[in-house]
Amino acid sequence: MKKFSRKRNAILGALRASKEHPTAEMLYAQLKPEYPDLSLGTVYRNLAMFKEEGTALSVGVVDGQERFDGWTEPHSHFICEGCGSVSDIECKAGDGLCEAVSERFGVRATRYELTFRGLCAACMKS
Amino acid sequence: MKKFSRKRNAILGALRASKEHPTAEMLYAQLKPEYPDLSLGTVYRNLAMFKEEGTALSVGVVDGQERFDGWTEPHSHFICEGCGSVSDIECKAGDGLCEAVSERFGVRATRYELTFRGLCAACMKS
DNA sequence: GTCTGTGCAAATTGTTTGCACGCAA
DNA sequence: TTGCGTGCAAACAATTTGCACAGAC
Repeated sequence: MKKFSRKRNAILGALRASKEHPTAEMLYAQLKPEYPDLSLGTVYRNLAMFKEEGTALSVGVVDGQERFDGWTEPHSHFICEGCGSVSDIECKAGDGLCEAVSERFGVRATRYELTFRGLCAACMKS
Repeated sequence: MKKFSRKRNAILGALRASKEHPTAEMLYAQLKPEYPDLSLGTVYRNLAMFKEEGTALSVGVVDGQERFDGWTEPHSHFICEGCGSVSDIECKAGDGLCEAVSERFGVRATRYELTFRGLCAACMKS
C-alpha cells in the first residue's frame, strides 16, 4: 500500500509548478532550502515512481541529464541546442498517428513524442 | 586536417549496415573480432565526431544508453518499451512543421524528431 | 507494530579524457 | 617528420542501491 509523504508531495508540486522541465538536481536545489534534510536519492526515487505510474513523464536526456515534465497532457517540446532549455510547444498535429503506425508496422504504439531542436530566441542573438 | 582511419571507416560502415540503431557497446562488440585492438573509447570518440558533423545522428537514450543511426534521411522511430529495440518508421508527416513552430514561438527550429513508443510485435505476444 | 519512505554514502555504469605510441599524409 | 587517431586506464558524472532509521497507517 502506498503511503503519503510530505516530500513526495513537494517534489510533485515543484515539478508541476515549473515550466523549465527540470532535472532531478534542479528540483533538489529548489526544494533543499525548505526541506533541509531532503536527499537527492529521494528525488530520483520519486521521479522514477512518477514516471512509472504516469504522474509525470520524461522529456528525454539533454546534455547528459534527464528532463522531466509534470504536465501530462499530450504536447510537444522544443529543445534549444545552445543553452539546453526545454519549452512546451502546443501541437495537436497527430491524432490517429499511433493507430496508423500500429497498423502499418505491426506494433502497438501507445504514444509518441514530437521534439523540435534549434535555437531559442535568447540564443539566436549570440 | 582530418585523416583517414581504417577503424573510423569500419565503425561508420557497421553503423550504416545495422538496422538496430546500435549503442557504442554494440558496435564495439561487433567490430572487436575483426579489429582485436579496437578500443571502446575510439568508438565513442568517432560516434561523437559523426554526430557533430552530421554523418550520423542520435536516436536518443534508451534504457540508459545512447542509440545511434547511420541513416540521416528524415524519418521517425519506434522504441519498444518491452525490449528496448529501436526501428525505423517511414513518416513524412511534417513538411513545414519547423517553419510553423519557428514563426509561432519565436525560435529557430532546424529539425524535429518524431518518436513512437509502445510494444513491438515480438513483445506483444508475451 | 508494521511497512513504506528517506538520508546517507557507497556502488554502478555509461561516457569522457590524458598521455604516450601508431599510423596516415 | 608532422600531427591526427588510438589503446589503455583513470577520471567523471548521473543515477541507483543497501541499510538503518523515521514517519504514515
